[in-house]
Amino acid sequence: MGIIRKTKSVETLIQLFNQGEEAYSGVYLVDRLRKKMNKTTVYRILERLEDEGMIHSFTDNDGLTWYAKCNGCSSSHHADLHPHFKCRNCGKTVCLNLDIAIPSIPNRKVDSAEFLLIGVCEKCLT
Amino acid sequence: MGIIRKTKSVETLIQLFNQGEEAYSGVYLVDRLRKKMNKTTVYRILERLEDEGMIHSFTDNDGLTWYAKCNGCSSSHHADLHPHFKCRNCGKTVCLNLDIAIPSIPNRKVDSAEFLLIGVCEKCLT
DNA sequence: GTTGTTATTGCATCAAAGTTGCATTAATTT
DNA sequence: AAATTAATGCAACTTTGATGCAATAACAAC
Repeated sequence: MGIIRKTKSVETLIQLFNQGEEAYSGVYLVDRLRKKMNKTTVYRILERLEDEGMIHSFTDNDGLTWYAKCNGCSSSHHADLHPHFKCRNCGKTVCLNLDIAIPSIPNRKVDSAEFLLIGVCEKCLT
Repeated sequence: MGIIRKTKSVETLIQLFNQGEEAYSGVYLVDRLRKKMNKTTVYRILERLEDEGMIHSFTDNDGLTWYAKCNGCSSSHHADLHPHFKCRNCGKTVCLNLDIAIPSIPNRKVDSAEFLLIGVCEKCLT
């Protein structure tokens, strides 16, 4: 599961994620890498990178899965509690470097949370 | 769009939602009402009820769409900022009556947010 | 460097959630 | 009661993502 061979496809994806805090949807990656690799390969590499703890994934308000580079999470600790911001104009989605206070709820155990903010990004505002 | 005829199917769904603060996934509703109406009908009624402001929808961490009765939102004001709680054991999902502080982010306009807490519910804890 | 092992890939096929077009049915209006 | 038109059912489709399997390519051992 955790064993990763450094194939060209893997390198390509890792490089992509190393270029910033931007998140990419599975659909976007499959399309962008269409000429370089099969869509099955894209999804499988994403799965492996997530298992490794190199990236994390989350779901947006349309039900699509997004992937971004983790900032300090490992294979054991994947509870990324930072929020994500999605621009409803251009679709660009990023990780936000913010701490969220997880409300404690009586009689329930909270393990993780997904917090997606939707709005308009800097570029689309002007 | 907003015009709703009180058909039997519509009544059935409204009754269901009036029974508490519980949320239901589209999939669940389609299956539960399988013998009473077509799946297309279920989805279309949900859409209309949401347009009306009678229910609201959100997306869970699996990409599924959930529906629940609004507590004070109308067709004009649909920004439900309350969080939702999903039990990862039994799947039961509810609206939480909590105010979330939406973090303000420099240079970005935030319109809405989805906040999903995942954990174990009261019943499954014991 | 060559060989052997096995992870990785591509391809075809499938699955689930949800949507669309269209003819039929049934609320509501007059 | 008739006319209007919203709502429904059905079939087919779209999209995202998963799976089985044979072929390929990393990497380890020699």
